[in-house]
Amino acid sequence: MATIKDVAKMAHVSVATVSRVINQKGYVNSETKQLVLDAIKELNYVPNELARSLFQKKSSIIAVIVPHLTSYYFAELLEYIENYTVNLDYRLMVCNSQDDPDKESKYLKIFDQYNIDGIILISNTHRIDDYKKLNIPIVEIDHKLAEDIPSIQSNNFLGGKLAAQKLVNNGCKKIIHFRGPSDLVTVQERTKGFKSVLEKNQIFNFSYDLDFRAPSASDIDNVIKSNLDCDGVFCDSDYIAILAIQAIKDAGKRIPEDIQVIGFDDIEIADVLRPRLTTIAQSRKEMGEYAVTALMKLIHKEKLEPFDRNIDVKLIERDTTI
Amino acid sequence: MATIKDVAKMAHVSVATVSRVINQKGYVNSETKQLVLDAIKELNYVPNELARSLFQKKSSIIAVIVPHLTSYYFAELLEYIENYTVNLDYRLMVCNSQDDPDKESKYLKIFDQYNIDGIILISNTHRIDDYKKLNIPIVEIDHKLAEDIPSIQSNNFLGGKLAAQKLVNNGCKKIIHFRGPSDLVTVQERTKGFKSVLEKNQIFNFSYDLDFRAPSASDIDNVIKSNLDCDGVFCDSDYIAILAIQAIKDAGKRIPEDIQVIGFDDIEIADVLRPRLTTIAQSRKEMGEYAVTALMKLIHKEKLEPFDRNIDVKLIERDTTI
DNA sequence: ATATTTTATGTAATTTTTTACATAAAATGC
DNA sequence: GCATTTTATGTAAAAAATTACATAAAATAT
Repeated sequence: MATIKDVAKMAHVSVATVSRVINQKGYVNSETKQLVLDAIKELNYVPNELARSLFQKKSSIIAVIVPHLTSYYFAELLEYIENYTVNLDYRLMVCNSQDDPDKESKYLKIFDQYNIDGIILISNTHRIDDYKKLNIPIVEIDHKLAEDIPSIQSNNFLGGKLAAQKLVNNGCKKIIHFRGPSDLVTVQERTKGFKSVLEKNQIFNFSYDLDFRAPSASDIDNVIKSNLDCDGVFCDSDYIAILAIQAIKDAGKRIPEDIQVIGFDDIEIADVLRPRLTTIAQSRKEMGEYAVTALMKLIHKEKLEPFDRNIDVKLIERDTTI
Repeated sequence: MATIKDVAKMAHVSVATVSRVINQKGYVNSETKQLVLDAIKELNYVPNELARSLFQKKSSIIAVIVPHLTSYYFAELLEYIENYTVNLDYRLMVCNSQDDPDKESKYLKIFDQYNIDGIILISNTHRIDDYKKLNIPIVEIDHKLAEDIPSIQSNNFLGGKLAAQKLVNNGCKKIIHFRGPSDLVTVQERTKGFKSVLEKNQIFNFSYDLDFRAPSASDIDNVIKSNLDCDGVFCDSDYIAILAIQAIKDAGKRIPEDIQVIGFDDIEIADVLRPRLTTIAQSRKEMGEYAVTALMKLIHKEKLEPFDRNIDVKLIERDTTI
């Protein structure tokens, strides 16, 4: 591995001159510059990022904390975040908290040690004080843990409204809402939007709470079986919707003729399985890109406008609604 | 951020003594040690990993190169790799190549710059010479690019055999193999195992090649429709199997009575969708853990036995076979 | 009682890069 | 023609840690 000293020696200049060439800073004669460039090429030199990071107290690494990697929603979010991050010449440290506060703490310690430049938080483990102590720029996705931390999330309120409106327009009279954990703001917002429409139209509805990570298929089955007179189902994730569809089929009801189903997320398989799932699409692309953009603004101490961002959702009509 | 100097000052000792305490190396009086420990606690000191890495020419970071993040197989593999890596007090840099050689090259450059300690390669972009130039320990999953790079993969030959054996035992006479890209060793091995059994039993069969990332649903549809007399289908991924099942249903055939289907991978949803999918399970846990174990042995220059590792697969019988 | 080993701690070099400061030649201004 | 500015380059300190080497007191051996 060649160092800046090797380059300097080969080009018969000082390390400062080499550094000036690399960083395009300060005065350097064009002939000298060429000599340096030649030496760099000859030696296949790349500056050591650790030394650079050490000196500048930054690392060009940003960390993302996710609860897990295997659900499509997070995976795709991560895919966009990674891609956008690398485009901006930063690298990504993926931190899988597994919803385990201890594992998350372990990572928190690491951030300081590596001069991590910024954090994208998609975690459920609420250790906001620990994060603030770090003094590293943070943005959040799908959560809002503190007033002074910018957050990005879908317009969940609108999502709930769109789903309700569709079911109401299609004549549903008894609607089940298979909901995610009610302590999540995203879920609360969806519920608010959903209920607002149903209440205005005085449509009977109730909600049943499920875990996003491992929704209980048998619970869903039981709820469907004991409410065979329902005609609309709104699910807080496509995965839950897939389970609901199966429960409905098992109960001998037709989709969408007897019962209509709307999911949330628009994961890849929603368009593949039959019946193709009507759902509220969240744009992971926009969420991921805006999260990175916002974080970069914080890192460079630029003004962030708007501070919190709501990403538009869309109703994608497919085969599970009429 | 406190540094080792701050700790030294507070404990009234030299930085060398603090370093000895931290690294538990050399002599240090127990009372002095306690003073240092107290100062560390008081100042909330954590050693800067960048300075450490710079001096020791290692980083405690390992890189994983994956073609993408959104397929369940890779996501779960990554989940286990991340978990095991962090357990061993290393961090993970996730490099998403997106099957793009340029993006992969960009990452290759980074590895040297950060003194990356090791690489786990799950990429399809074959730039083996570029990797070797790096002089960083490498292990591969699902590929075998060079004799001197250890590789981990499922026993794909056995997987193919198990699937074929099952279909033959169940009386299938005409079998379609929906295959992955035939340039992958994994696919080649599966095919070999599969064919070996069918040829011995003189069962008619043919294969149709598909892309793993985006298998064409219409192609699958066409193949099924023009071979309605087939009675067994073996798919090189569960995702392909899901598409095949739909094509079969659309064609008005029953599963498993008319046509039996076996997938490969055992992804989460295979056990959720109806009919529940019979499949060859690959243990991502074992693959991931062994990959990390093997890489650690390379890093610490310990002997690796066996050099290449085949992970056992299992036939999981569910509803798509009789 | 002296020599040797063990324990204990400190000083300074080292890792690679950036940059403040120093120095001096060349170019420009009046 | 001399003062000032611009261009060009080098020296050395700094970032935060580890460690070889030096030094000396305490413990043990003979």
